[in-house]
Amino acid sequence: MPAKSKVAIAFEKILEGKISDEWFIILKNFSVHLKFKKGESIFTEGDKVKGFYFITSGKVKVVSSIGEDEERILRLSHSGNILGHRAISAETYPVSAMALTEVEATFIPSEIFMKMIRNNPDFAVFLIDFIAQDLRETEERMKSMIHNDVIIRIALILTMLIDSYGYDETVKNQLSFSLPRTDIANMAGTSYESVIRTLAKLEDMKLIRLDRKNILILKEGALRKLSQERSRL
Amino acid sequence: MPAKSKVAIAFEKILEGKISDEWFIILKNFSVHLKFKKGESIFTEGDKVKGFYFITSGKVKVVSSIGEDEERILRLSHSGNILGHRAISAETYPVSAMALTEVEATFIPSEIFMKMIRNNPDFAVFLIDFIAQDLRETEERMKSMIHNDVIIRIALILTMLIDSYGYDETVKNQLSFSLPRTDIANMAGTSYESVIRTLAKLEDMKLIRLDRKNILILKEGALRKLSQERSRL
DNA sequence: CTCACAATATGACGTATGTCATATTTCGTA
DNA sequence: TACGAAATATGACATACGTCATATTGTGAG
Repeated sequence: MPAKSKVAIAFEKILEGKISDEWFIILKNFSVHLKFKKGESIFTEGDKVKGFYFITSGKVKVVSSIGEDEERILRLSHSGNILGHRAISAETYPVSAMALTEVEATFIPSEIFMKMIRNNPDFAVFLIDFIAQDLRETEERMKSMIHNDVIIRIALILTMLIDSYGYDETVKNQLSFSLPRTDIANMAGTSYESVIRTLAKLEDMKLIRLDRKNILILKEGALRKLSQERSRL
Repeated sequence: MPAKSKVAIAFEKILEGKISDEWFIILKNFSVHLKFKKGESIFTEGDKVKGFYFITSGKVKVVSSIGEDEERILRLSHSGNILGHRAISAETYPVSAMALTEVEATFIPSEIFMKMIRNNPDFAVFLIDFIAQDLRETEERMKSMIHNDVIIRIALILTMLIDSYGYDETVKNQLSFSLPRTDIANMAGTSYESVIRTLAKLEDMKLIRLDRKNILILKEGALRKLSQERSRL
């Protein structure tokens, strides 16, 4: 599901058919529209949970911090996604969310969000679905990360970038957001240098092309196939 | 949370306070109590989703198959857990569940389960919570698997075995269920031989003791500490 | 009790890849 | 346009660990 890129989608769109008319009015009164600048923190691990966010535009990374200025990227989010759902009925956020681009989001306070679940069965099911899919994707990634060589893991991260953020609107084949090499390394569980070398190898294989920081996907099919292969064990 | 071992817990216990009295009666009529023998399949990847299971006794592994008689162990489940929730609103189960010991479970058909969610807000919230925790644990494991050396990963698997299945009732310090070395290897994303060597190393370090197939945990605290360490990157 | 088969264990060896050191290029800001 | 910082790139080297080969021990069926 390629993401919308520039145009913000209304969070009402996300909830269409999932909550009652009455609840749309309640949300109008209790939700807040927020903007975050690139690099800005949306919420931080350990912060008291105040509410939940519907991303309506932009790209977000969800990270878990490990010691001084070190982090593990857990997943990427984008318009249409919910943020903060892992923290449901927790005191504090277990992870942090950071804006990779300018981000727009609709904030809903916890109490309202919980009432919304309780009073809108369709929304409850939607949320269960959303988290369950999240879980399936995480398990899928874990499987690959645990048992495969670096090139396959990086191929998987690239396909995740395609799926999460899609292609650039103007430059053909170019990822709309080329994650920095350090972040790719982080997600693929490998070193920075290995990412450099492996991207170069993928370029040799004509699957991708590197243009400065930008990554062009030349053969998406072959890349996906590679990402599904199994190298070890 | 060490698991109950022999005594089956009533699934009513799990749902206490989460569904209405009326619904307890409905469930009495529509749920089925099932028994599975050790090694038996509870459901298989690709099977049409017929319903959901509450484990009331025994130990279960959830796996994803990859080609002929090869599998990846995704997680371990035990009494009090729900099985099949990843498949919510899916056509087929995305994973398989297998009994590691004799297992008792209460089966609830999909339609009933979905209605139960819609009609019991407390149950919906409970389920969202359950899946969200599942997700947090999976992410936690992924973090460790991706970035740490084998000994740390195996230490983590051992602590997961303590947490999921607890200690033996009769033999002090002995895991109530010592996963075969092949399964440990699978979960830790390493080779069988590395597991053997690493367990031997942990024995040298006096953290565990090996008695045939059985694993005794000598220093749980030190083991947990090791499992939290960070070796690479 | 014994025999066969499965599970556990150990050694030798090659390689993928992590680490360190150092260039080179790119990019934002003045 | 230039300059410094940040990002990207490349080489040399060390090592954790995967693979293969073989030995040893444990276990359940008859």
